[in-house]
Amino acid sequence: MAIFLRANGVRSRQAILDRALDMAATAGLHAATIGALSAALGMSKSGVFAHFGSKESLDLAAIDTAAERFARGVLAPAGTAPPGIARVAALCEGFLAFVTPAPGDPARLPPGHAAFGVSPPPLARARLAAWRAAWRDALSASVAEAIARGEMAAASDPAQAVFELCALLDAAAHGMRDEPPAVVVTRTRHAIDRALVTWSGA
Amino acid sequence: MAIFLRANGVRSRQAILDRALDMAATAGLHAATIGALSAALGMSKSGVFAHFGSKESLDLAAIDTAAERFARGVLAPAGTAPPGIARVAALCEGFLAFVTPAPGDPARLPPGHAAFGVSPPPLARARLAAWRAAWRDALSASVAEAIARGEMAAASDPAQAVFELCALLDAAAHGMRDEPPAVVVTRTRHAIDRALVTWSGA
DNA sequence: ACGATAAACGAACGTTCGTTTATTTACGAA
DNA sequence: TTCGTAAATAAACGAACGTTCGTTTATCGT
Repeated sequence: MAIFLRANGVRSRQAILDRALDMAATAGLHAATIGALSAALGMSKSGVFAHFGSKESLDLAAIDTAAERFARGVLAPAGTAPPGIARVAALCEGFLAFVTPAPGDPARLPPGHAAFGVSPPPLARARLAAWRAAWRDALSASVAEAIARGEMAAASDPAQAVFELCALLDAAAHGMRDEPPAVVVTRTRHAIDRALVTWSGA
Repeated sequence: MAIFLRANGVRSRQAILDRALDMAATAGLHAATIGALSAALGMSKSGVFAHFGSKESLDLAAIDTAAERFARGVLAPAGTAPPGIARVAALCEGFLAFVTPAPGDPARLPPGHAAFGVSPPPLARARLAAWRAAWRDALSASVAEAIARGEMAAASDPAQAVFELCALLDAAAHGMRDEPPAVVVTRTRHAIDRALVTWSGA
């Protein structure tokens, strides 16, 4: 006895998650209210609610959707770059492209950003922390590879490099709101380039 | 006919703002609810409310209080440091000390941090943005001084330096929640030192 | 001592939150 | 075509939000 899903249903669910991510990216996950979502989509509160069964479940689904998009849009493409410094740069460039909004669109935040989930329910908090850890691990692994290949100084501390890269990238994601994305991207690229050069030289 | 204020009143008001800043530092300004504040202080909602007249007014007062503490604890001391690179370093060290929580206490956020005010009402948003601009201006002025004194490369872009410093400091403020403050402070100092050395040398 | 008033209270207002229940619509399998 | 059920609905729930109101308490200047 299989479970039957109608095309209409999965389409609605995706539409809800799309909107939820839009709202979360600009005003935080807690702003993706069931009432606000239903109003934005022209459907009833209970109709939205029925797809997830609880607000926390909706939050988790939204986080997972964002994580999946990030994986498809950033992690997977960077995986095709040659290992080492090139892959570190690819990860950073992918992150920047991910958080750069299309002209006229609101800025997009990665899951795990400070403003994405603000004091979320416990399960959502855990999942966001897990995402952050995975993202840092991806960066850290690439940095370690670069060190192993001699492209970065052997004395470099991957955790230190990841801290600095994440700081710059998160600042870029948040800075897209006040300043033109092009300016933010340029500044971030400049900072990362300087860091990579320093690490490879010393 | 003067306006009479009783000692009890100003003490209560300060206690409310203290609590509000505690809550805002851990869960954002919107979590400093009038109901939560009244419960935490053992007084009635209307008692809390009467001190400010509106939630937005309370938010503004909390922001101003945080800004004032930051000015007293960071900006003023740094003003006594010799102008130039030393003052830039003093501002960064002051910021780090400001956001480093006392052992056992929750981490403290500067006003203007991404997680401090999340989608605040318009007036609060404006005041937070103004604070951020003033903080960057303070940093920028010190960087410009350092350049003028030849302690930083003449080709340096103050805006670029401020962007990188703010990125590191904001990451530090946010990182205090998950990692031991000592580790975060060490990493941040290391990153800032490297940046300052690079800027002074090239 | 007394009246003025700052400070706090208690109760209710309307709104929105997440959630539950019962009911209707409409698609997919038979 | 018919039937089961996914999908969406309307209506209502308790709780919490910010806010208003009238009242009480306790302090201060006169």
